[in-house]
Amino acid sequence: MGVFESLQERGLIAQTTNEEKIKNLLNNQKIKFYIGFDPTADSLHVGHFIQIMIMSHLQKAGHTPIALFGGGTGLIGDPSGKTDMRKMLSSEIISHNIDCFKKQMSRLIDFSNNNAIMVNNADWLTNLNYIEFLRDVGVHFSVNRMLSFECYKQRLERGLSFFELNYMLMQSYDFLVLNRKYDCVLELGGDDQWSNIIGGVELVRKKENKEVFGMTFNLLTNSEGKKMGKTENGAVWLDENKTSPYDFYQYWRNIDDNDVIKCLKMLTFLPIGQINELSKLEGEEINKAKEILAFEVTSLIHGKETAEKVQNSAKNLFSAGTNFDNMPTTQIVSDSFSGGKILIIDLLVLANLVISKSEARRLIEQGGISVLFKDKTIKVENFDETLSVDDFSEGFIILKKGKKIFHRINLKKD
RNA sequence: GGGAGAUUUCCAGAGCGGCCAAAUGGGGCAGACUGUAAAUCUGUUGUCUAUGACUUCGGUGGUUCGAAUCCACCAUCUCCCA
Repeated sequence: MGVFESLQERGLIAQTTNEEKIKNLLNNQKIKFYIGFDPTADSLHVGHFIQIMIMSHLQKAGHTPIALFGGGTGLIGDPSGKTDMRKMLSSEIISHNIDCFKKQMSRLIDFSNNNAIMVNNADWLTNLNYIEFLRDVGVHFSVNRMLSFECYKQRLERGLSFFELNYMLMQSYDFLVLNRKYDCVLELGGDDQWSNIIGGVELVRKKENKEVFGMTFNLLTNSEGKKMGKTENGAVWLDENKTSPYDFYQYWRNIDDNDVIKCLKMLTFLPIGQINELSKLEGEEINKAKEILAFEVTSLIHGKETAEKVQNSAKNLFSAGTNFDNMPTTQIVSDSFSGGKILIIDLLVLANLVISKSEARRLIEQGGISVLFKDKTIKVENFDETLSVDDFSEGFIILKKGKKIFHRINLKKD
C-alpha cells in the first residue's frame, strides 16, 4: 500500500486536483511538495499539527517537504473563510514567530541534509515590483472567477478590501517561485486553502506550461463540525509555555467520544490496524482509546519522557493517588504571606486559575474549589479562608478547580 | 464628491434621559448526574478593601440635578447616488 492510500485511510485527504496522477507521484516517485504556514502567532497550535503530520508521513515515504513561512503574505493575512480582516502584523513580530515555528517543527520533521527545506516568502515578495507583478501574474487572474469562490462569499457580504484580494495572487506566486527554484510540484494545505491552491496550480501551468498539483486535507473538526483545538483560553498550543504538557495531555484525554478515532488516525502514527481495534471499544472502555490518544499526541509534541510523566500524574490524580509531579505549578515565597497566612482567593489569582478575585469568590460560592494538603482534601466554603505557612509543611499544596483542573503551589523555602 | 445609517459587556443583539453593570440567545465557568465523555437540569458570567463603592456602552468635548440614551466634532464601518 502506498503512502497516498495510507493518508486516505487515515481520513486526511479532502480534495485533489488529479487523484490518479497525485497517487502515482506520491507512491512511485520522489518529489518536493510545500505547505504554507502563516506566522500569525508565536507558537504553532493544534490546527497546524495536522499539516506537520502530513509532512512527516510524506517525508518518511521519501519525499522532500518545503515548509513555507508566510513572512510576506503574513503582512496581508489570508481572508479565506474569515469573517473579518485580520490584524496586520509588523515584520519584527512575524520574524520572531517564524523562529518559534521553526523550532517546534524541527521536532517532527527532519531538516538535516536538505531532507526538508524551509523558506520564507518575504524573500521574494517584499521586493516585487508592482507593475511587473501585475503584468506577470495579475493578468492571469480573473476577478469574476475569484469572486465566485466560496472562500470570498462570506467576505463579500461584509466587505473585502483590494489589499486582501491580493492574497490569492501572492500565494499562487509562491508556488510559481518554488516550482522554478526547487522543482516543487505539489502544494498542500487545509481544505480552506483549496481556492488559493488552485490559483497556484493554474498559474504555474500558464507561466511554465507545466502540470503541477494541489491537494487539501480535512480540517480537524469535532463531531459538531467546529474546529478543534480551541478552548476558552484560545488555541491549544504546541509550545509548552503557552499550553503546559499536562493541559495538553488533558485536552486529548477529555476529548469527545465521537472524535477519538478520527484523532488517532489523523494525529498519531499508530498503525491503522491498531486504531481499528480501538474503534471497537464501547461505553466506559472508550477511555482506553482516549488515554492512548493523549499519550501518543503528547509524546509526539513534548517527547515520550514528558508524556509518561504527565500521564502518570494525571492517572494518580484521578485515582486519588499522591503523585503531584508534572502538573502546572506556581512558585510562591513566604513574603506572600501576611501574619503567616495567605487567602485562598489570592492563591487562586496567583496561580492564574481565575482572572479576578470576583471569579474566585464566585467559584467558592458554588463549591468549585478544594485544597489538597497533608493528605487531606478540604472544600473551600468561605471567601476568607486562609492557608498558613504550616499547611505547606510538605513544601506544596494542590488547588483544585472544578473536577479536573489541578494546580500545584510550591512554597519556596528561604 | 453628495446622501442615509451604524458603532453596546467574550460573540450575536435589546436598550432611546433616572427603575442600566445594562434584556435575551450563544459561548464560558461551577454544581447535580456520569466514564476525566456526551446529553440534560440548576446556578453564574465588569472590578474591588463587597448588602456598598468604583470603572464600562467607538473617541473627545458639551447640555442636564442625572447620559449607553440628547448635542457638536473626530474615527471606523455599511449602504445609496455620482
